[in-house]
Amino acid sequence: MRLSEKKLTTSLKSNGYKLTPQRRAVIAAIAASPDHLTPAALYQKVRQEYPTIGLVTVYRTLEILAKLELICELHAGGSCRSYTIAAPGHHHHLICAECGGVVDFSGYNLAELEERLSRETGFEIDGHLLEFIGRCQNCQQNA
Amino acid sequence: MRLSEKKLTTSLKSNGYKLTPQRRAVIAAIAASPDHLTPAALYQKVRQEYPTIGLVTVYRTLEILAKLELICELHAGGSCRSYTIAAPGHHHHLICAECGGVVDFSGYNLAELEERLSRETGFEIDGHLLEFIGRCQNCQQNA
DNA sequence: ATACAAATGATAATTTTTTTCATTTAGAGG
DNA sequence: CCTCTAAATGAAAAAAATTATCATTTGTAT
Repeated sequence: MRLSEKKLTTSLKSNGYKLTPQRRAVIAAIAASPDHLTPAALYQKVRQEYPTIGLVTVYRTLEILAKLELICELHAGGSCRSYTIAAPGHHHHLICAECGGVVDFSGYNLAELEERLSRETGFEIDGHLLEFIGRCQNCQQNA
Repeated sequence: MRLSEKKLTTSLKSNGYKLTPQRRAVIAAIAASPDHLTPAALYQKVRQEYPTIGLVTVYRTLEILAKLELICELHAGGSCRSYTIAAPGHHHHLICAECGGVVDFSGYNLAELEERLSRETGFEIDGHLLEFIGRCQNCQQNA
C-alpha cells in the first residue's frame, strides 16, 4: 500500500510548505506512476497536466518530498557513480557515511527471502542490493 | 579480502583488454583506496601518478572494470535520482528492470544482521538499503 | 482584502557524462 | 627486435543533469 496523493498533500501542508498547483501536479504524477521516475521523466509527465511548470520546480519538489520521506529514492538498476574495488565471491557492503570507508561482508543469505518474494509477486528475481550505512570506529572517535 | 591489484590487471588481460599504463594507474589508485570514489575523485588521484591521463579514460576504465565485476558500484549515501512514491512504515523495494515497476514489501527484519555487523566491525549503523531487481510477471510474458 | 514570506520560472552557470575523431600505442606474429 | 593493426588515448566539443540567481508571482495567515 503506497501513500495516497492526499497523504502527500496534507503532509506538505502540515510541514509548513505551501500547496501550489505545481506541487499538486508533481504529486499527482508521481502518485499515479507505478514505476520510478527521474526528475526529467517526471518533468515530461507533469507538463502534460501543467505545461508551464519549470524543471527547477520539479527538482525542488522532489527534494522536499524526499526529505519528508513521502517518496523513496531507488538505486538498483540505476547507475550511481561511486566505486570501490570488489572482493572475491558474493558479498555486501558496509559504508561509513563520514569517511566513505567500505567494509565487505559475506555469509548473509537472501535466498530465502528472494524465494518468498518471487512466490508472492511472480517476479523473476535476478539480483539484489544490500548495503549498510553508518559510522566506522575511527570516525566515531573523531566526532 | 578485497581483490588485489594484480588480480585486476590479469583479469583485464585475460579478457582481451590491453594493459596500458593509464589503466594500471587507475587500478592502482582504486585498489589503494579504502573508500569509494567517484570518477572525478579518482581522476584527481590518478593524476598524481599519471598527470597526463584524460578524464575520459577514467570513465572508460571504470566502465570496463565494472562490467568485469572487478569493482563494485555503491549506492547508500550517494544520491541517485530516481523516485517512487513511499509506503507507510519501513519497507523495501522490488524493482522490475524492464518496466521500472516498483513493488513494496515489508516484514523482513535486518536488525539481527545489523547487530552482528556492528559487533564485528565496530560500526555504528544507522541505515540500510535493500532492494531486489528482476522482471515482473507482465514483462516476463511479453518477452 | 492585505501583506509578506515562500514559491515560481527564466536564465545562466556548473557539473557530469558522452561523443567524435585524429593520433598514439600495446601486443600479436613474424 | 621489427612491423602491423586493432584497440586505446586525449583533446575538444556536445549533451545531459544539476544548481544558483533574481525579479515576479502567489498561497495563506490575519
